[in-house]
Amino acid sequence: MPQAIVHIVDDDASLADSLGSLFRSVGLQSRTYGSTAAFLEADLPDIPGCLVLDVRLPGVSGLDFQGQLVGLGIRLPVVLMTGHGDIPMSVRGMKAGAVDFLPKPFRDQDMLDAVAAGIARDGQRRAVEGDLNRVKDLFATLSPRERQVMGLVTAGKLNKQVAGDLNLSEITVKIHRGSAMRKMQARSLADLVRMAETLGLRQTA
Amino acid sequence: MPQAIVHIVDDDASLADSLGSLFRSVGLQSRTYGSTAAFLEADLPDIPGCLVLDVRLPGVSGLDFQGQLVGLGIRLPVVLMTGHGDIPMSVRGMKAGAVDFLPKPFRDQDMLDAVAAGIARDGQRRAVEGDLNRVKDLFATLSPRERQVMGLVTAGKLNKQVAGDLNLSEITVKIHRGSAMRKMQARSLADLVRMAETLGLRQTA
DNA sequence: TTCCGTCTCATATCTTCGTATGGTGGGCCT
DNA sequence: AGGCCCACCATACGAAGATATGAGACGGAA
Repeated sequence: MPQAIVHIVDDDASLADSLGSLFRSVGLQSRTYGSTAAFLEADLPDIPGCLVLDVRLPGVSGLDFQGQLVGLGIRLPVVLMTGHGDIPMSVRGMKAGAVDFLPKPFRDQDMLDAVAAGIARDGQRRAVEGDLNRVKDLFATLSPRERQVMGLVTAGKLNKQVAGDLNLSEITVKIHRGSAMRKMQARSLADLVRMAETLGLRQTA
Repeated sequence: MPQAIVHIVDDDASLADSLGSLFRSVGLQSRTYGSTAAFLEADLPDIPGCLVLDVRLPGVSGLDFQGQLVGLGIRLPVVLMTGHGDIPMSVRGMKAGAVDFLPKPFRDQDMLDAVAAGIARDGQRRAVEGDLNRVKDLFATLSPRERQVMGLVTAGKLNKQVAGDLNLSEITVKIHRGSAMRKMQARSLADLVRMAETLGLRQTA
């Protein structure tokens, strides 16, 4: 991983510092936040990352915060840690998608492994999401008709059939089809079908 | 869910029985096994199901057994339960894909919820796997050449290009292409592309 | 040996696709 | 009013695809 960042949210400054040192020792950037609010106000760099979160925080529970993040569209993988945890707590965290749940005290290596897994997961997500966004952006440039035609064409219909379904002449369909191909930067119908698949396009009619 | 079955693996017969009653009370079939070996010897019915597994078993640990199941290709969702567990144990179980991890004593409702989630997950998996197997079976009927041609065609190549890549005449490519379409029961190129996607076909050359 | 499937190719015909050229009309923004 | 995008359609031509007919070669199974 060329660049990655670890976000540490913990009200215990000394622990946060020692975690920061630990990550630095393996070449990982890190930032620390004393509260969930501080984390939410910060700007997140656009590189793979991971959030190390103490479950016991002043105010909000780390588990609740984990849920909030999902609601806010922040998909950063979370490593939970806690001094006083129990099984239901850990299970809840894991069900909510946490990468790991580490009771304190934990071994440095366990934390590093967890964070590495989280960063890897974020890298994966970014790659997939990047592809999706590229396709979405292209799709956004299509006119309504072009989208319709693309949907029907990628459903396997012939130009003639598309024309019938939309009450158009076949010529017009060809034009929209051509525009869609050009705008989507698809070099073949197979390409276009895959993009439609990525977009979840399901236009049977 | 029209039909589903819960498999209970526990050496404590009385607990197994009471679990069986619990599941029966909500209309769920169940079978109990006194050991992991007994479970492995049994025939699993071909309906959605869920495995309720005690972590502490004579001989093998439930967690190890969970790993074995994956190796054996048994993808039944697992609900873990234990009388003497700790956080690392629960985290390990959840990481390995368990639906839930319930410390004893647990509330009946928690167990029912977990099992319901497991069965739902298994239903999903079965649906997806069913589609995949259907496509795989069709693909298995293709001759080597037909597969090759299908790969290249679904990669977006023209018949002419496929012919060049494989040192064939374009006519021959068309024939293989037609056979592939027929055998795969694809009614359009779009269909074929999606099947290739399902199969993970990635033939750039 | 005969039969069958596979692989190969040719000729021929028809359909479908891609695209260019050219034109009409509507809506929107400046 | 002019410019621009969208949507629509026609004619026309060449490329590509689908299919049928016919045919030779190989190898395995009955």
